[in-house]
Amino acid sequence: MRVSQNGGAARDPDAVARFVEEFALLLNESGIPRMPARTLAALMVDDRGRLTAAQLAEQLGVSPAAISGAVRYLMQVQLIVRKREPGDKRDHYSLLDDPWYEAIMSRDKELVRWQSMLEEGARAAGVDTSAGRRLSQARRFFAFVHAELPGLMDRWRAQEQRG
Amino acid sequence: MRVSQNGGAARDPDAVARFVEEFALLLNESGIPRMPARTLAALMVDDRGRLTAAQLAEQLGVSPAAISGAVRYLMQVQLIVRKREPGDKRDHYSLLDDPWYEAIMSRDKELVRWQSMLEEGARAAGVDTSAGRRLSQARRFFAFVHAELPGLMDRWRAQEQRG
DNA sequence: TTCTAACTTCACAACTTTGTGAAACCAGTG
DNA sequence: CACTGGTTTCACAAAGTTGTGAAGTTAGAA
Repeated sequence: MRVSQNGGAARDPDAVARFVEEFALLLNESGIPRMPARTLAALMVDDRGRLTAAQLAEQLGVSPAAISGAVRYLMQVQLIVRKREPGDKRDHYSLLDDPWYEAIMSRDKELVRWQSMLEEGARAAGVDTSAGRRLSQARRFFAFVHAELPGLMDRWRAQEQRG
Repeated sequence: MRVSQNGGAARDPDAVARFVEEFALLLNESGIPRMPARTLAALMVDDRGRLTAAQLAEQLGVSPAAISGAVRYLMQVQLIVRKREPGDKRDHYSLLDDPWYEAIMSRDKELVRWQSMLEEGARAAGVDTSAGRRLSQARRFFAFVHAELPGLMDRWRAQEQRG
């Protein structure tokens, strides 16, 4: 009976289930709705990073309907994909190949919306006002981050290849 | 009557109010609760970046109780500060000097929590498992971003001084 | 000290989100 | 085509969030 000395290769199901719920809370705090967050966390702890809807429902202890809504959201924000093998009746939901890269890029696309809204806000407040200048600076900040992202990801990749 | 040709210094109150609500929705999508998001947006469009609780309540059309809860949250996550002048009965709530810098740093502190949780998750899944390795990589990713932040902020500052 | 402006806390109604079970739909198999 | 496994949609109850009004607390001024 493997109790808690999980220093090796063995998976500790209780600890894993706990991690899923706790990590899902973090994801939820970042704006991902509850069920999608739990679903994403469940995929992350799966060895192949892919599960069927029925497996997700079983592992998370929820109904198939809840999974249906969750995966719809995660596909919409491009954090997972749906696949089906020929001859198989079941959908498989998978993490992307480089999930964090995709998550960052997906969030970056979202920040384009922020930028245009900040531009509108600056105009509304008056471009020569202090508030207008503050909003313009915020816009420039996000544009700056946007420009820095490719380099950042390149450096990340280089580091991972090296280590 | 200034209608909509807001190309100059003049503030368009209707457009500003609209911006506040729309920008607050974006902030809310990022995980900031509704009322704190609206409150932060209201501070951002104020010329001095500071307002009293009563002013916030008036501008957002809500009760003082709602402002009380909102500013408590924003102070807790270190997005605003409370100040009071000697002899004044009123609290003033202010944006920080460099709000986006502070927001990023505040979020970075939060990501330390993510890192330790991912480490636990990797251990729970088994360090030699595919899932364990995926979670470890995620942890390394956040550590990498953490290490890159000072450089990023330096470059941002340099760009703003230059231009 | 009294007065009261300014803000906070509390109980709770209203609204939103969440996830269910049942029904409906889709698609693979024989 | 019929059958049914697998998933989605829908109506809705339950749980959670939000913001209010009233009461309570704090602190500045006289």
